[in-house]
Amino acid sequence: MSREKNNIAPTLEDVARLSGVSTATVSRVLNAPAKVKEATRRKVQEAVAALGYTPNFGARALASNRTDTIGAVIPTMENAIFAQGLQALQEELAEAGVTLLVATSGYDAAREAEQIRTLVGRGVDGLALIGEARAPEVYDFLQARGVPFALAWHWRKDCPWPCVGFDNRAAAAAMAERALILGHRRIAMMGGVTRWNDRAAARIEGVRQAVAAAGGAVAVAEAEYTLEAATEAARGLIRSHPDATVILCGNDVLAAGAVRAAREEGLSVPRDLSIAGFDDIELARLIDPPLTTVRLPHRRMGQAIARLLLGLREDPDGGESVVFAPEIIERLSMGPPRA
Amino acid sequence: MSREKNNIAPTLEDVARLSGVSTATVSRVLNAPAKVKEATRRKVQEAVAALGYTPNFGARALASNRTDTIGAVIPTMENAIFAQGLQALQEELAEAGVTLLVATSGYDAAREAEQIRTLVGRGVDGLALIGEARAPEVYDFLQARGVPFALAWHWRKDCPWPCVGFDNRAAAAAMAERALILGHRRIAMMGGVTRWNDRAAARIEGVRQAVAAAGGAVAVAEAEYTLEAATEAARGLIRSHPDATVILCGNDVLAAGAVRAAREEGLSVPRDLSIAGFDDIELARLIDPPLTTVRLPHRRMGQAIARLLLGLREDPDGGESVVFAPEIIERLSMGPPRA
DNA sequence: TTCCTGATTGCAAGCGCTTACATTTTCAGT
DNA sequence: ACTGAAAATGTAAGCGCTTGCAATCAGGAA
Repeated sequence: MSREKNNIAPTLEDVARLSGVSTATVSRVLNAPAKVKEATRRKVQEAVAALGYTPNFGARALASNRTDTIGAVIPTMENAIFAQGLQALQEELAEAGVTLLVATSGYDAAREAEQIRTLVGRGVDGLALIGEARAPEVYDFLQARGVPFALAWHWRKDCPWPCVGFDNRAAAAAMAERALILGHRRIAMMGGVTRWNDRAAARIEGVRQAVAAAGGAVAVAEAEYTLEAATEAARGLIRSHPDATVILCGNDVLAAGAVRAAREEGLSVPRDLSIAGFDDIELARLIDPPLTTVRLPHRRMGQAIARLLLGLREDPDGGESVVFAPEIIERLSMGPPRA
Repeated sequence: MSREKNNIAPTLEDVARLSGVSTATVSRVLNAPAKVKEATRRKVQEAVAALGYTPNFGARALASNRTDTIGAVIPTMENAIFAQGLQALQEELAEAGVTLLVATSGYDAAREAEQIRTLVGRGVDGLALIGEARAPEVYDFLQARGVPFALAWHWRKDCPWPCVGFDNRAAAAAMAERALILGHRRIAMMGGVTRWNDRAAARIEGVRQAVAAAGGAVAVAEAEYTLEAATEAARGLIRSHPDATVILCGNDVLAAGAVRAAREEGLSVPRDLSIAGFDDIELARLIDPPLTTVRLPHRRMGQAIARLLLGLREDPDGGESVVFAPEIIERLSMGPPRA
């Protein structure tokens, strides 16, 4: 089976010749059909079909300075929430004839910056970025290049950039308040690694503030978003703070690790130790005990990002941030502290 | 159209002017540094850095007829195994300076064909497709366009296309044999929806054959890959086949649904009913009981796909398929049938 | 019928980069 | 110091498409 490149791909000119019009006209029927007389249009369309013509992407991009492509740089697709959001983003873009260029940073700032450069070099019409924490040069670069972008999974008052997300701090604070209401006073928090991850940092900060407002303090640990790291970090937290009655976690995977660690330490959840997650991924309701957690409409956020970015394409200044409200889902992993 | 960019990106010519060489030389230091004298190269690189130059993608694609872009059309990123594989694929590609264009089909053949056309129109240098089942016209189209592609998550003897994956049929058969060895005779199978999904079909077929070889027959149900659908389908299966002692599932989410349904029907897993999954996603070891399942190296498959596709770029005929061996992970959800 | 106007269509100049081919340097060998 | 071949660099012709502007056409008004 020989698979040599078929170099005779038809060009605009071939279509023009076959239909007896100029290339300009063919281009018009392709991009602005209304500007072409009905009869001509039909003729051209027939030629296009007959030749199986598809516009050359590079040429189109070069000439029109447009790619109908939008880029997204996320930490990793292995985190279910990003996978879900990205999926929705992609679907919504496809609807508009735009395709998605994906890159991942692995929660690494330098790699993220590099990927952003790559995508911008690819001529994306817009860029979806996660969170706000990144070097100022990156923002300078984006502005200098005039590439529209929006921050996702993040929102804060007075953020200078268009955001589509939610207030991580407030959401975490809400969960902490819930714990306080249940009677917890010795509260621990296991968050994600905060370096270059403002969402993780905001969640920890939210818990801290809420607890501080009630006159308490919280023991904090950070862990990477893997089950193993979470289990270990939770074990450390449990041992160093045996009096804690609840561990609030930065996401559901961390919470799953915490549950596991609690088990291993001979604690019953939530009787001896309450645990709360964040994100409400599928896992949350499937483990035992099912996790009390914070739910966010990840799919809807993905769609909103798509619409925002699509809009920014027409009007680079019209980016309206959109905020989503978190919802606390109460399941069985968090209860009142032991009497 | 008044769509002017705020700031013009620097061009090759700007770099050439600043470094006092011709555009050809600049192009060379970018694409074939070895052909340029050390001193000149350094000068040019400095200019590149000073200007923050990034090559214009469209122009490069047009002139060189290459895009350094590879496309992937997967059913959905919400399935953890695809997310994982895609992540690995993307990382490996990024390593080679290639970026990933992503599209999803939602397990729909027509949408898949459409997405394939779109990506090919985008000028991808290669395409990763999932499974083999698709209309012949799609393959014709791909060949006519001379776009290299590879089939992922799939492998069978004598497959006419390069594959990177595993033998779904054999893997499922292995699990069925394991069940037979444990003493199960009344075996049920809950697979994914088989229409246009040859992996799901192969898994069912594998179980069927293995059981048939042992002189038995298997009750089969299909369900979409969601917890709800799985729970419901499993419930139906349990009720219509109350004598079944094991349900082999087409993936772990289905298995999680089966476990849930068993619970609701008052059955203990695995005492009254054994359940096995497939894929070994994180979920598998976190639910109760942890799932006996089939593990595959999804990340390694993603990398292998990347390398295959990258290689196909140089030598369109050199695509060597690569097969991976499934591994049965025995956990607690499957045991001997009740005596 | 002739003229005028808006609707159509054609012309041709790029868009920024790669690359075959031409020209200039460099430098080992004599 | 001179010669010739290899190495380095420059020249310029596109790649296929979009689009501002000019040219042409259709059809009603005069």
